[in-house]
Amino acid sequence: MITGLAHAELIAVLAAVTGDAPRVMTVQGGFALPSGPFELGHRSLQAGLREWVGDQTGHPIGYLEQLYTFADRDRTDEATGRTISISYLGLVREQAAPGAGRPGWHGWYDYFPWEDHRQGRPKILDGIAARLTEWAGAEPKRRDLRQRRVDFTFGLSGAAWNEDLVLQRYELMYEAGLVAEAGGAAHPAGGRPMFADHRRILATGIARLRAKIKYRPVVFELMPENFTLLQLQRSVEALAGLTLHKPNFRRLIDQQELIEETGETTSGTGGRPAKLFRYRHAVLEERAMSGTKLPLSRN
Amino acid sequence: MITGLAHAELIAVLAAVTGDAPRVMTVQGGFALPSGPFELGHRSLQAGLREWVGDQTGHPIGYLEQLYTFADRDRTDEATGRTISISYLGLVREQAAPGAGRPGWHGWYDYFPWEDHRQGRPKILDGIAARLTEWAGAEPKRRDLRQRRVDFTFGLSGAAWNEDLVLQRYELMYEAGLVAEAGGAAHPAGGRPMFADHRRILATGIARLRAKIKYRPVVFELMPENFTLLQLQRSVEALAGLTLHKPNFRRLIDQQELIEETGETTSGTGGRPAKLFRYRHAVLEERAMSGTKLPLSRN
DNA sequence: TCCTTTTATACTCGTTTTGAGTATATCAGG
DNA sequence: CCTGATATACTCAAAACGAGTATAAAAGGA
Repeated sequence: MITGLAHAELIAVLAAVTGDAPRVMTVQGGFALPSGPFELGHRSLQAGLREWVGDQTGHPIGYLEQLYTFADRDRTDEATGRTISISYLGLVREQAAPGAGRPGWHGWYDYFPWEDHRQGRPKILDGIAARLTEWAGAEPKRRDLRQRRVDFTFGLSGAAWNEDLVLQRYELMYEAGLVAEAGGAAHPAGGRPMFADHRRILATGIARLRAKIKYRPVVFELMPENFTLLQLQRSVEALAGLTLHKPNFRRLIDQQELIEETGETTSGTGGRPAKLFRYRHAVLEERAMSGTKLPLSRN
Repeated sequence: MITGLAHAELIAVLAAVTGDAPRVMTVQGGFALPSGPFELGHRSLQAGLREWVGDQTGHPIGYLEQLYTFADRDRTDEATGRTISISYLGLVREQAAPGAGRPGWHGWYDYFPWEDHRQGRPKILDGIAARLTEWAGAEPKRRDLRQRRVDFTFGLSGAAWNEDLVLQRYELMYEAGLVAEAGGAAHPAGGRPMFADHRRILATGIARLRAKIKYRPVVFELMPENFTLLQLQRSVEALAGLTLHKPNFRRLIDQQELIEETGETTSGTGGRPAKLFRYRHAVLEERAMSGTKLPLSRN
């Protein structure tokens, strides 16, 4: 008896930042994430993905990490059998875009307009909150539990907005029938839909990246070789969907000693010329920088 | 042409804590992690795993999270084709052990003796450090880079020991030929070996768990219903392989308001009776507790 | 030329959070 | 009624963090 036979498919969330717009690579005019079968010739999953993304888009991927593997029953196809989808998050420096395949880059926030809080709380959230509260109340028995979940996830009733909960928010909206992808969603509440569960995978990628920039120096994978501190801050803000306190951001950056001055300045942006910096790759290849959060005892 | 056809296999790292010993469930007398094919009948990967672990061991799994998916070429079998292995981390409350299948629980530190720093730095590390330095020097060109990596990963030359780098340490030892699983490892430096890459998967699980206990209340999945603060501390210490500062540990715990007194006390351990506590599940189902580490600006 | 706007960069200050240590309470058992 | 063992409660200084202010250096128009 042969059990466990299945098709393997790779799906990529490739992220980049242009100015202050975070972007994701798409195919089919923004309707799907790039994906393809896992070929037998590939050395490993990671290598397989690197290869075909390189071929298809001409973009070399700097950082690549596995996101999640799905094999839900609704991914089963009559003809080809069960499909296992392995998703990856890749970070790309955008300037390296050759004219070739002209992959379609789209702004994150086209798909998740409620996630961008840089201009303050998006108005779209009012409608969403109302619909979710309605949904919570629809089942009297679970009402309180649901409402607490809504409040926490969307930062309502005094709770603070938590930018990391991208996936939880999307899933909650899915459950409540507020996204077009959900079968019975009568009145989708906003955000451009995608093929199958691709928007869910994108949400997973964004959530992972938002969490990661806080304890790992991954932003630099998205920056050009030389950059100003403000550019760096704008990139982080773009990813997090939040505005940061400038003096404190700079203090944070230089106490980590991750960057160094190039010695040059740029007069590009109108005001006083800004110093250019570069990331100190070589020196701290491994450096986790994450400290412990446990109350250690010396010993 | 059919591409991407493969076998799917599930591998589980099931962790538990007995007193102050962290343990993992094994088969074949401690030589392998439990694993099995992903059957077509399963609703999803998660459900599939839950089902057969429940059947095979009688242990209900509290918390379950995906670890990593592998499909390296060396996992290919002539007869059955390529194998994709999807690994999971599961947390189990140990007391729920029925006599049935009698699964084999083994201490983590049998496999990774260098990871337990509760009694101070293990002596075995001296030998390992010497062998790694030797390995670093073996290639003059890359020597400095390698030595820096060794120092950082193992906390040498003034660097602090970082308990999260379990996987990095194992991989470094693998590269240097210090573990029995590596093909040409002439003189393994310690730690019980496992089948194929199972010890590597275990290292991945331990690393994930050590990182997670710092920002998510997962320890409670390993604790009995009622417990004392010292028991809780001992469990965290067992997982982290470190000793903690008692007063500060308690302060940390109660400022998070994750537990509440049961009202009872235990006089089990010889000294003054300790209050019993329980985890406040219901109340804070979702609560991420992770704050932001970005320097926000109010807005 | 000089004033305004814009951006860069440098400090200050009070609050909170950490790391580390000390003191007191309450039991079991000889 | 001591002694040993554990539980629990405070204290205190250093570091990190959130928020705000001040000064420097350019561009551009009145």
